[in-house]
Amino acid sequence: MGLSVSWDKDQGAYIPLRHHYLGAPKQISVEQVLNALKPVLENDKIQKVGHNLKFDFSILFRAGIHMKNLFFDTMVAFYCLDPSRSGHDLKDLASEYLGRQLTPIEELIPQKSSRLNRSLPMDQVQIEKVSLYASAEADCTRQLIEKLDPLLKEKRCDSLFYQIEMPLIEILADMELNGIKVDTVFLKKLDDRFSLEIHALESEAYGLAGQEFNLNSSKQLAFILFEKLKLPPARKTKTGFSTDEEVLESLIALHELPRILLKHRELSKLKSTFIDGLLAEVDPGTSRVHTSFNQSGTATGRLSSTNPNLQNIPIRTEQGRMIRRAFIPEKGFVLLSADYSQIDLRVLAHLSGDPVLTEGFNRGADIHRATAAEIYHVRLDQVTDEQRKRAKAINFGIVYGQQAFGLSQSLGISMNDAQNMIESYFHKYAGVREWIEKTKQEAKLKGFVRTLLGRVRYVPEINSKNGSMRSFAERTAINTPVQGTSADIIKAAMIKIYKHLDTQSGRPQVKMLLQVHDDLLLEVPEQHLEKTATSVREDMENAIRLSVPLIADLKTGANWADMEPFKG
DNA sequence: CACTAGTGCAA
DNA sequence: TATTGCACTAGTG
Repeated sequence: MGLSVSWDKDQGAYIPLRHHYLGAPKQISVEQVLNALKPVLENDKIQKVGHNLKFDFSILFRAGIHMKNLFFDTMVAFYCLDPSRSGHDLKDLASEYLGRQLTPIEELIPQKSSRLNRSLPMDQVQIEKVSLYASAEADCTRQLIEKLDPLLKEKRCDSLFYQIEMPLIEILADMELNGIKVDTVFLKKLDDRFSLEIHALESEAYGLAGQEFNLNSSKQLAFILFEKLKLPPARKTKTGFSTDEEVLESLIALHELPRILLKHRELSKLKSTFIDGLLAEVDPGTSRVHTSFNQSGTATGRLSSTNPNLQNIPIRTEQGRMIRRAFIPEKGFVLLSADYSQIDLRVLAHLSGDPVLTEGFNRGADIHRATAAEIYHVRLDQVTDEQRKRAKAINFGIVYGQQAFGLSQSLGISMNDAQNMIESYFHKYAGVREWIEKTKQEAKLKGFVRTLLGRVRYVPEINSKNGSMRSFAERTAINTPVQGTSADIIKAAMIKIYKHLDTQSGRPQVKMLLQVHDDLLLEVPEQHLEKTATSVREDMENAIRLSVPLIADLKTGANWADMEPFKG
């Protein structure tokens, strides 16, 4: 993601900002490029020399602009045409369309692409190469415009592309540039604490095993557990016996070692991935981490996040929450999180039109409790915690196409009980079952499914003779419209929110930091909290009109773990 | 160094 | 035999 500056030395400069490429394909003057760049560059290190623009590319990097992803916007266009193709495929596709090979920017610059934003300054040779690349990119993009626009219209993906994905590019670029502040001192202390405990657990494990071994090796661990200690193996993987969490849990009653291993697994995961991994990505100058959002990386329309992935920061266990606690606002700011309440189920209610589910949301019910009441035939106030828990598991499972076996596993109940629960569910929510059947049929007929805003996902395997492939395709055919529509909705919300942020000298004072699928994280000046929260809520709840209300839960706090509901 | 497998974190 | 992701470590060639 990012902004890119492009020009052509013969025809003059055109297309200064990526998100203008396809939206407004036209040539513009060098002066217009200069003007467009001013708010970004804040200085005059860019000159017009003859018909060329001349500037030191390192100032772009100093301004925090990442040069990545060739043909970014055309990739997004290809993505709208078929999101199941990976980014690499999209590059090849672009080459096909233009009938020649494209050179990835990574080959022009000797640093690793993921470290591009730290490679400053570039030398003169590199600048020349990047300049050449930028010209070529702009030219190829212009040629692709004519080919892609009619395809988008033909598939009725043009409004998704022009109204949602293109406006989103600038927002994601902004979020990447903002980054999020990390309390590195806190994180390092945590690192020391975890290291000590991990070491102690290792010693303990060696004692119980009667020898030293690599606790991180599932192969060595399987040998210790199932051959040396003769514990009963529960499951096999392709290469040997499984030692995953579920298996270890089942062995706790038989031996002391598994409990130690589980504790060790949790801590070493937290240390290696989330503490060490995160610290390695922090900008030492600002203490902020800048993730990359991939806008064309998922089959459903969701975003993904890399280097580091900030969409999977722990929250469930207390020690995991310690990691989240390290994410803090800048001095004078607070964090504001705004997450959609049960958006997938609301989307399911809307798509299926099921009257019971719809009614539940319309009267503002606790939907898991309501589901429990429906399937257990009890009054709302008679629902037990256990019943609510199971209803919640069903509600989630339905969206993924879960069947009796899976439900029985996740709840630890018999296949029979699970089957009965599912039957009761579909009995009460008959509209959901009908929608599932209708959606599968349509997918078999057309070979694809769509989200509410028209995003397409092809599911060719749905007519496969291979039963497990077909079942998998059926589950994606059900899951994609739900997950994908939720993604459409939050993208629409981000665009509304961003548009309403007050700006000062071109940049919003309120900073959008992260999107985690149904959750937005913003950094807000303390004195603007009230009005920002109000407008964020407004924009999220009115992002798209469904047959059920959309509800956003707002929370604020001085770190990402300890947040209090926003009153108002 | 590139790749796979196993594992586990999130929505 | 529940979807969508990314990344870590071990192990292989």
